[in-house]
Amino acid sequence: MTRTDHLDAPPDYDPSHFPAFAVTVDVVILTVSDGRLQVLLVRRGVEPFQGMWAIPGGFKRPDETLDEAAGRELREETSVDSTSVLRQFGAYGDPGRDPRMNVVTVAYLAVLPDVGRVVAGSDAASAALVPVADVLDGDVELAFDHRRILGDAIECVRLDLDARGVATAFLGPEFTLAELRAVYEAVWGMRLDGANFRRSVLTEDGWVVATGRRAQPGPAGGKPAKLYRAGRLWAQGSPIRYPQSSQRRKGMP
Amino acid sequence: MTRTDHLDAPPDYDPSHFPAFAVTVDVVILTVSDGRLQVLLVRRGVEPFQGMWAIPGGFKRPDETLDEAAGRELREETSVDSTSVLRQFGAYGDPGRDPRMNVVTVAYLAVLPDVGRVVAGSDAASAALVPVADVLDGDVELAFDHRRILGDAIECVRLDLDARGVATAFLGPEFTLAELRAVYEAVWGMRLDGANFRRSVLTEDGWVVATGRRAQPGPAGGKPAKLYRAGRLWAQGSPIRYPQSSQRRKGMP
DNA sequence: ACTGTTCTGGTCGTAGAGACCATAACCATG
DNA sequence: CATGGTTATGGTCTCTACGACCAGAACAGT
Repeated sequence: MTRTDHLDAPPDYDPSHFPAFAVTVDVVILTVSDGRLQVLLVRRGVEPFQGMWAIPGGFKRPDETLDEAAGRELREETSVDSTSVLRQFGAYGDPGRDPRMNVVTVAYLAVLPDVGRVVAGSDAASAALVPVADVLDGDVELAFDHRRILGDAIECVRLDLDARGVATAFLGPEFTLAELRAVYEAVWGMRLDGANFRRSVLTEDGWVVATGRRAQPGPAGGKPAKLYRAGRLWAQGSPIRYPQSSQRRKGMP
Repeated sequence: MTRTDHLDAPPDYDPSHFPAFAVTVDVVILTVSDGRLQVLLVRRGVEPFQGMWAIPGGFKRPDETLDEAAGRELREETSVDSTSVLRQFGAYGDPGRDPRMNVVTVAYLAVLPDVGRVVAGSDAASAALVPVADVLDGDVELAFDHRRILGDAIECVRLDLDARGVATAFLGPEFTLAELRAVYEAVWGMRLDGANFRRSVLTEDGWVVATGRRAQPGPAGGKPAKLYRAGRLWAQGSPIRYPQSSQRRKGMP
């Protein structure tokens, strides 16, 4: 293994003499709670940007893959131990994005039904769920270029909801159709008709399979909904397609 | 700026003591030629994997962004100087993917109408366009983990053709509808009906605008096609959606 | 029993996609 | 010049999918 120690003017293509970077992994942890899309943020305990909100992350180790590093960070921050929900969506390496040194970060997206206990990592003072709208509107400022990273993550999950079967990742093993619909509504920011949603999901079997059990009705009463679990077809996409822009929908704010 | 020189057992979260990586940028350059999707590959002139086909790339410099590094690599390899066609789609950092050292590479996708003169970079012996199918079928072997990277690139451009307006990037400023249709057919690997394609593109104006001129007919004759140029709507998506899997199409091989 | 809420099944109309045909425009031959 | 081959272009037809909307069913609370 060859390493360099110090070089400011890297010559081209000399494998024994290359610019050194730190590589970090940041994990955008999303969940739908209270009908809104929320992100797990940590309050930084060390400089730089001490005391500011940031996306959890850390250095990649030479003996682990990027996916493994992301899984490790997710495990450190939450009580979730699953690498299957992680999806890489971008890398960021602008000069000066970290005032200390040259850092290239690889950003991951984790979609979880429930964050469980949130744990502040070793470099974080505290951790909390924050509505994404508050960050994108500017009410909450983030450290580094993390606001841009979060913006890209949201766009990524919006597209994934259309092209990949990421909707069930927001939910537990059993869910009602209303809960599933709430995921689409929270991520896409629009209301969907319950009856039509139901039909789109149920017509072809393979998306959801009834489990026979029923859920507890909400505090406002109502007929208890059937419980379903995810079928095999979610690996290939989503039964609900994002409405094309030309669609005009009536009576929906 | 703080840098490390040598460390094999990195302690966590000590900003003055982090594992050092080399960061490279690889550019998957795609074009549609001869009705097939093709990729620009270089034959490596240096070890490791000397003499083997590879995706062009090089080291990122500390004073440039990742996008700029990708644009520089594209400029070195082709006669194209445009950063707008570049799109980042993945990062790869498995241990041992480069036998020399710890390398994290950020992969970019470049979709071009015409590669122009292909130029072998300083670490490459030669460069050539290779049909993508030949690589994915295993007829052509690639260095490093570049086959996996190319596979991800193809999946990315297939999705982009559905969700983003990347189709016109394969074409020059003026094109016929048959050429535009050939892009979809080459990337998606299916045949589309010419008349229906035409209607989908022309019904809403904003996708293509007629330029009044006509193209030269092909060697087999035929009515010369009208020439169009791309409209504004391509920034938001594509007028042709990828057919959902349930669609059954008749009479098309 | 009454009310309010949610779930659940249904109808209706329209927009769109695919299949298919007919014609126009051009080139290459004879 | 006629004729056939090839491609572009325009049109029609059918069937499906989706959105809008309605009505009843099944519960919880008062």
